[in-house]
Amino acid sequence: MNRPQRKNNPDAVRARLLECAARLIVDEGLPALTLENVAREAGVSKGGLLHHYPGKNALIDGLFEEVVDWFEGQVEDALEPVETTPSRFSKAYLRVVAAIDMSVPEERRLAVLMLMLSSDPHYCARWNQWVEARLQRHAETDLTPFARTLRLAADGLWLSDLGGGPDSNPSVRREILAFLEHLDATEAIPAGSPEQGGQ
Amino acid sequence: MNRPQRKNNPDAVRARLLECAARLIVDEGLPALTLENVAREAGVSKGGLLHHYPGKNALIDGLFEEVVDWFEGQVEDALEPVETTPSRFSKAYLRVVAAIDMSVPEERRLAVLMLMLSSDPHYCARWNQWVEARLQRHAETDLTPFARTLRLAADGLWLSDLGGGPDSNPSVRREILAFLEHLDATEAIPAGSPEQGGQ
DNA sequence: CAAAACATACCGTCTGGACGGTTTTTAAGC
DNA sequence: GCTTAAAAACCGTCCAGACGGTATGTTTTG
Repeated sequence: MNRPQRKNNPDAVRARLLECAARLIVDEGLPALTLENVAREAGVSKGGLLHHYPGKNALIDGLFEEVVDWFEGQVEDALEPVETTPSRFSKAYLRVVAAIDMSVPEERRLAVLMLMLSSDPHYCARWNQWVEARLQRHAETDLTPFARTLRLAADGLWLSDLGGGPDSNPSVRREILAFLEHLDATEAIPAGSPEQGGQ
Repeated sequence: MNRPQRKNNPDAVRARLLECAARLIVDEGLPALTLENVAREAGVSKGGLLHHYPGKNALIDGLFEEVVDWFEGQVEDALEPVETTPSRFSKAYLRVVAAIDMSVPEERRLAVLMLMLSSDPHYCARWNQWVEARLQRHAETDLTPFARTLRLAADGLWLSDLGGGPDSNPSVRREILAFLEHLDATEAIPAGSPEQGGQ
């Protein structure tokens, strides 16, 4: 309602482009991600798409960065206020992943990230870079085996979200999370002994 | 040395075809999986490849089934003899995944499975079917949250194997496994209360 | 009017697959 | 055991369609 008579709205178009690309990947698989499909779904011509993103790679790159940014924000928000909380980062990581509701388009994009990660070594490397940077920032709290296990389990959940595995069932998921939190409250966890990083 | 003078050896050719397809996917990415590439790598013509597998899908299907069969055998072998061992199946699952050495071509195929799982919903469904069948067979021991967590973590490790994430480091991995086994030896785990299956 | 935001038409390449040969292996008939 | 016919294994070529990308308009915006 800001400017109703304005016909062009490039920012909205770019957003729609990314949105549609994500939807295509998740719902119809990677091979369905063609310039023509994305353009059609977004109600633009292929030329129009190519105008905003000068190539397929640029499109995917844009998608990647958008999703990572979003995820980063989510994790940041999920961080507990007490900075010395054990496994602080990994807990937030798990919380965000576990909260994914695939019926919400916004959150569905995380599936895109997972897809890109497992299919393209390039994005995989960039993702690892991101994770390791966070890990370094939270070295005091998140280098313990328990923290790693939390993130590992989160990745497992994440993966199961992609294909609706047996662990994507909400009630099962709740049970797993409850178990993990129960573990957290137990002294069964050995004292955090951050290992010297192996490169 | 069975039949040295035999020029044709279709079974060996089929095996090489699958082998090369797997290598191509893992080393050069999914888009490198073309009929021509596979045929050339296997030392066969495209026509020859099409003779054994009447289409690309047939090739991929063959690869999928072979890998699943291999994984199934590995897990079967890793099963503890005592049938009532808690989390029996999930422990074997984790053991197999954790033992993956990406430098061994045979084991590298698991990466192929992961790739196919995350890229094609169809194979994802078939995989879920496999897992749920096993879960049903081991319902007495593997429906607990701890068992699920084990498999989730295994999936996380599996995924990290693909792109060499921070958890693919051997020493880190050992530490995680040790932690998981430590947990297993603890009474921190609530009694197994198999939830009623949700569909 | 200039630049950005689109659309249309088109091209080159690649890939899956069809098709028709050729050679090898197997099986049958004698 | 030898001949021969058929089936299986395999090759090389060609083609239709899809896809990414370019080139060239046309409209909108400032």
